[in-house]
Amino acid sequence: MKYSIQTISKVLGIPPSTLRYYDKEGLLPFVEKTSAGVRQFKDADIEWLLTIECLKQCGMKISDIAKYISLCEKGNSTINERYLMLQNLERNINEQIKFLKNSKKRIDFKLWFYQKLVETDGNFMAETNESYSFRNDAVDYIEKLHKIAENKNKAE
Amino acid sequence: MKYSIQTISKVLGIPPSTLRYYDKEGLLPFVEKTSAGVRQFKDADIEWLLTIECLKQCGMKISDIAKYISLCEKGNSTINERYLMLQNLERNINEQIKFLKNSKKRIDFKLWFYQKLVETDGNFMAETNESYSFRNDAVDYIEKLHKIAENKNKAE
DNA sequence: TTAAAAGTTGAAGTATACTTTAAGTTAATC
DNA sequence: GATTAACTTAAAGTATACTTCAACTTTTAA
Repeated sequence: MKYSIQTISKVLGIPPSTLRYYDKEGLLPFVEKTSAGVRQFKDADIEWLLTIECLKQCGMKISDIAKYISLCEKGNSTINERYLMLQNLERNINEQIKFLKNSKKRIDFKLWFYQKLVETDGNFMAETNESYSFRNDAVDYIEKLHKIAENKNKAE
Repeated sequence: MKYSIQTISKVLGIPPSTLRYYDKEGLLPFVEKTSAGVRQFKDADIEWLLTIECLKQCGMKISDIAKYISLCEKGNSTINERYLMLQNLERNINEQIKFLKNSKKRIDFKLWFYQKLVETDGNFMAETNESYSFRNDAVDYIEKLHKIAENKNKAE
């Protein structure tokens, strides 16, 4: 089964221009072309395209995806290098998840605070030691700033 | 306590050029300036900067952060609009977390597969119905593609 | 077989988020 | 008081990931 760039575009929801761009950047070395230069996608290419979309959405740069794909093309001798790349990506994913979960709590705090403000007609004050407000984190930085200011005074 | 752009930059790890860029884009309307035009950061600004960094890292665009900050500046009458913005951001965060968690399992599958390949000296074949491999997802798309191909044949 | 539809490349254009540079002003230090 | 360090703005430049355009070729279909 062979598919045109249009068909692949519609089914996977990736614009033809993007597929051509990917090809130009070396992300699609597996896609075959007719002697006239027309791309002919095949069933097996779908798995590659899904992998590319996953890696991209996880934050991998196009140039790094190109590198990963080229390693795949080189065969089993590159498994170790590919393993390290994916391991590194996974660490990034873990960090992203951790950060997002924490941020979610902060946003939740703000949402809760806004709701309280509405309920009390603007007369609500959150406890300063409320976890996940930004104020507590700010305090740490402000301390650092005060120390810097102190040192400047000493120097004079 | 007043701090220079340098000091703030060092303590928060944001380059002065970025802080100036933020200011230009309307993210720092709260930062005061001397009559000569020199920015004078104060303790209270830290909380704002932390909020900005959080929103940015959660995927909010600079222009949207500017809009949010400007709503904050307008006072309590804009709480509803701010609430909706943060609620929307939270939905995005939830989607991101969901996607990343799923992707993590896929990457894990690939890592496991690479390990098996190394252990078996390249003679390992994963079960096709292994969850979180990309092959299973690909099958769904390939089915769609086959249906499209069928319809084309019918039309001839 | 011929016109329209779809494909191709290469180059330029767009969006986003900065960074760098240039030219000048202000603040701090000797 | 002068030199230097730090600050300012405006504009141009960079990186990334595409999209759009122009000019042309190939395929498809009447």
